[in-house]
Amino acid sequence: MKRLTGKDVARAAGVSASAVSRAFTAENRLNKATRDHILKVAAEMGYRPNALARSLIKQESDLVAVVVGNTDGIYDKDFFNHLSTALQKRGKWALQIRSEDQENLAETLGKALMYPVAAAIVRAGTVDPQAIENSKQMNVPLIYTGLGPVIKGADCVWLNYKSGGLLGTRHLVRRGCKKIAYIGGIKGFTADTGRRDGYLEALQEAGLQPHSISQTKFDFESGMQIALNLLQSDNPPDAFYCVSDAAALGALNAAKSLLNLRVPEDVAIVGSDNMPMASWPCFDLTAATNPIDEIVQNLMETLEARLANLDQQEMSVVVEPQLVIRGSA
Amino acid sequence: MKRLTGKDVARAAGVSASAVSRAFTAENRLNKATRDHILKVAAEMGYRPNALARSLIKQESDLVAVVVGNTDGIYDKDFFNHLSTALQKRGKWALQIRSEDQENLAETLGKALMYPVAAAIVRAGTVDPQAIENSKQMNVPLIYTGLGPVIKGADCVWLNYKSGGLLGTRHLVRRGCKKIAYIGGIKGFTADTGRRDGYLEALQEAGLQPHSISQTKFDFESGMQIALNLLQSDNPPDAFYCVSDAAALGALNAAKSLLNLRVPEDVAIVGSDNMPMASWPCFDLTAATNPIDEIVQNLMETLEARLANLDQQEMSVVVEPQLVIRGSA
DNA sequence: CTGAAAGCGCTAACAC
DNA sequence: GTGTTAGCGCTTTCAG
Repeated sequence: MKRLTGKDVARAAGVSASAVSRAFTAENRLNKATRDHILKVAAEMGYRPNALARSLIKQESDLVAVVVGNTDGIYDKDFFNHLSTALQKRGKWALQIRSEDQENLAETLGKALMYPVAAAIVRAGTVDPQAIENSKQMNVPLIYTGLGPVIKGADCVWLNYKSGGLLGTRHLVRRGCKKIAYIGGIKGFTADTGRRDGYLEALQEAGLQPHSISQTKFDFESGMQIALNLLQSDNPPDAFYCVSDAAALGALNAAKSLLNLRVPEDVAIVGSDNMPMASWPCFDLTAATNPIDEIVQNLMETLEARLANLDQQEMSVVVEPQLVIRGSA
Repeated sequence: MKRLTGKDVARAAGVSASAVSRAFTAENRLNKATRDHILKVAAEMGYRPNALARSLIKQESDLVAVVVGNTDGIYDKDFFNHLSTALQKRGKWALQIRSEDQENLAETLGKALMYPVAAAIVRAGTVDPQAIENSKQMNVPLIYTGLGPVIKGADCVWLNYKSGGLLGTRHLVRRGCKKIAYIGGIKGFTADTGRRDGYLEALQEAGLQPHSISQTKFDFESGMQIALNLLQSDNPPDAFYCVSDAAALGALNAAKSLLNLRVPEDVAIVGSDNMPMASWPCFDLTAATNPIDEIVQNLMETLEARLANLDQQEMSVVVEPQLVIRGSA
């Protein structure tokens, strides 16, 4: 059994195929009576034009590839939800593309580009030159998010990570913390590099030495484990600046629930992202924001600007984090 | 500037368009040398067949619509991530379709069905007859999840919600709780109705009366607010059975962080879902599972069975929750 | 083993 | 204002 076609509707309505087509495309003028009649018949039969066939002839598409690198993160999940919703509000449909490991991203994107997407929005920790090459060959604009400040061959909307590191660490310094540990993310990821730079610069301003620099997968478990080890060591830190809210919540759990320490008295904790969860009473986490709404809004504007003019130069938008002070530091 | 076509590759490789097509479709036999040559040229040019055009002629599609009702829930976000990943592993691509309010679901789905999807997987709190009608007209199989036991005109994979309510409430009874409050979800949603039925039955078994029955949006904030009100009332409950982990965590926050009560000594709390977060030390939540892996696995099997035989009767798979006992009850 | 030709469902240019 | 025709990029008979 096959899908209903415009021809079927034309036959049922006693008109030509083009009349049916015209009834479903706003611009083409058609006698109101005929249009109404066609739409009525079509509705009865449950007909809708095939978007693929339309896309084929119009040489344009309402699909936008949304490429997801590593989404174990709680923040990422939230982010993609907002992004998909925003796209749909603008008449675009999100085609989800996942790549478990960063390495396969280009390959996976390549496969997905068999579908004629208007653009691809990529959230990843690092830039993949092969992915950019692929998308260029397919003539599909690529928009990175979470990376910056400038990407050769792609647009980007990025968070000023360094500024987040500065804001968070300066706040800890102002509180009087002397032994501030950095709980970082995956090596090489811009989110990690940038925040660490900010952390180091803030320490330098204050004439302090880094207490320690650790690596996580931006997640809760490794944040908790690292904090646990550090707090039980001979020389425990008096504060943590964390590369993500998830890692910060892990550290908070290690301190409060596992070691019965007081936060912020015994150890102060600052996160990065300011997810909704950060404001839960049991956490009450001080954090530098990574504002989803603002980033998604900028992504939509970048997307529209890019689709309006495919040939203009790379665009780059920077979003500035702000420090939200709560009870944890 | 337009997308590269098979014809372009044919010209560059000195062969016909059909040869190029054959090189990219496994079944068709082609001289190995010719195939290799064509694939080499195509790779150099960055050509990939247009999936839309292919879909048009083959009358089949690798797209699966993933319909998202209300996804503010932390659980739902996790669920959709797993679902998209599972689809992609099976060579399908998830086309995300969002509907803010339950009412517009049918309309939104209708629009999305302009794309020729192989099937649509819908996660919603209630069944929408109009959506089922739409998908039937478009000849697209519909698979519901989170709803059951049987849906006329659609397949479903559902959780035995009632069993979760029974398990959780019986556990509270066994602990010796006498004033067990039910923190429920949105009225009319199967997840709420089923769990409440289980809650009521377990109380009846024990000869207890319900302490109170409240309604949330399955979320943290309303769970917290309701628990706060109940615990500060003249007749506070000694236990909460909650319709979701999110609501349970809200209740836990109200009890521990806002009111300084001891959990489980002063008030015991049981959740439903057993999200990863439930095992965080600060929560240590006892909960009936809503196992994402198992549900997604069953969805994939149902999808494959349905695609293999479009005409067979409605299928229904039930997943049984299990009680995971931790410190909160 | 390969090329020419027809056609998937739709829209746009061209007739009338 | 409406129908006829050509063609989007691809796959698949059908010839050769």
